[in-house]
Amino acid sequence: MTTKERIVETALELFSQRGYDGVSVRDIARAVGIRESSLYNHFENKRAIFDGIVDVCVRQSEVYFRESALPFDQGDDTSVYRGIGLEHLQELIERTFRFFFDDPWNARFRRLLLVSQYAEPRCRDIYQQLYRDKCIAVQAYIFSALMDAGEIRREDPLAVAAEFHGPMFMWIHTCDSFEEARPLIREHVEQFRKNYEWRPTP
Amino acid sequence: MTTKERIVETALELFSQRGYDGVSVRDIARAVGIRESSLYNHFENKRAIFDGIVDVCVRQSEVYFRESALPFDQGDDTSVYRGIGLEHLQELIERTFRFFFDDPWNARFRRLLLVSQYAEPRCRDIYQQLYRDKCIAVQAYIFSALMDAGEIRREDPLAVAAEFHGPMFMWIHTCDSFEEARPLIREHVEQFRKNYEWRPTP
DNA sequence: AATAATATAGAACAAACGCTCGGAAAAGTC
DNA sequence: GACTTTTCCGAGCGTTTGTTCTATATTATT
Repeated sequence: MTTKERIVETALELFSQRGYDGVSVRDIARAVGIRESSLYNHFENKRAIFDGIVDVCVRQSEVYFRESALPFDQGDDTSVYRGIGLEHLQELIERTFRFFFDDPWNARFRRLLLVSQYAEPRCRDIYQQLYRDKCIAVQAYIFSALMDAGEIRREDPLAVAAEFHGPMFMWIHTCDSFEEARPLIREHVEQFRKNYEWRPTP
Repeated sequence: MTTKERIVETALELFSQRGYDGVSVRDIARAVGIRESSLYNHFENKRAIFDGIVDVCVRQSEVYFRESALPFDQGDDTSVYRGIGLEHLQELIERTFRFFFDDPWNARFRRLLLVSQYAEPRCRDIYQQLYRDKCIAVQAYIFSALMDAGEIRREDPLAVAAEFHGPMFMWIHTCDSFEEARPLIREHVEQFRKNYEWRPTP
């Protein structure tokens, strides 16, 4: 790993805990194991380190959404999820949730955006897109497929996705560990299943 | 309004935007309209200002929960909400939501806790209690009453409350104005009503 | 092996930081 | 009106901040 990469990784860890102003250039240098003057060989100034972190993480999240989540922006073809059933939802959600919660880069980046969002408009934008809009869009896509498959009752997919993602959002933001969140997520998926699974009209 | 109160109010505004380390004592003094040395007649040091804000706001929120919300910790008597029906939920929720969103003290305090939660364990605790646990407890109380009244189907009230509060939590944290959030809240309450309102077994 | 390019360290800078102090002004008490 | 208490201000304290500079190491290229 190059020094520049180590700086980014270390600074992300620090910024995500104490915020931009709570971390000094000397703090970062000490944590990396070099002197602060050496930092300036890799970044123009402190601000550039912060911006560099955001750039890297945004790029990573784009890769995630393109590869691991869905091609939900490639038209309305829901065939990717044709074989999906409600019984797969629990596992699918737990995997996604684990990524957002436990992946070291993503968990730190989420905290970074969270604590920076009111000081930095760009962070607010990314935060809203990444942890609300994109998540809801992906889930709306899945629910659309589930509706087509007759697994859940037909409703506005975006509204259903918002109902689903709301509690997820809350547990992601207020639980201290994945273990604490897991049973709550399970209960949520269970409630959701009861509420939306298709039943023949009486 | 005393100078001390003006300091607290001003510092809350600043801290909630830029965080503890992002605001200097001189910033606060300038915004209040006095010199920084005069600040030290009212507070021992910068940390005491921050702690003073938290104390004041915690006290205010306790008053709110005791007076405006519910005596939900006074036993299991749900008679306060005996007359409530599902048709009142929309209005009740919108009023509560508006308080959390628009009340200048509460909105700023929420941001303050949010941006400070990873640097200050106390803020993390208060944040979890205030915007998750207490809200869910209050709502569980209301839903308990609605179940007793046969308005919604019987389920674990805490689980139902979590389902209800999740989307609220999300919109509170990611919407930029009450006007932006209002239609989303309405849709949420509508979905919730469809999902939980009592129907005679076929 | 010589040369060029890059990374590092140490010293130093001005500016901003939290904070203290002594004296002037204001407010409250008798 | 004299006295005490509180509040304010300006100057200044030592420290930390972000950043620059120069000399020395390390690495890459020829």
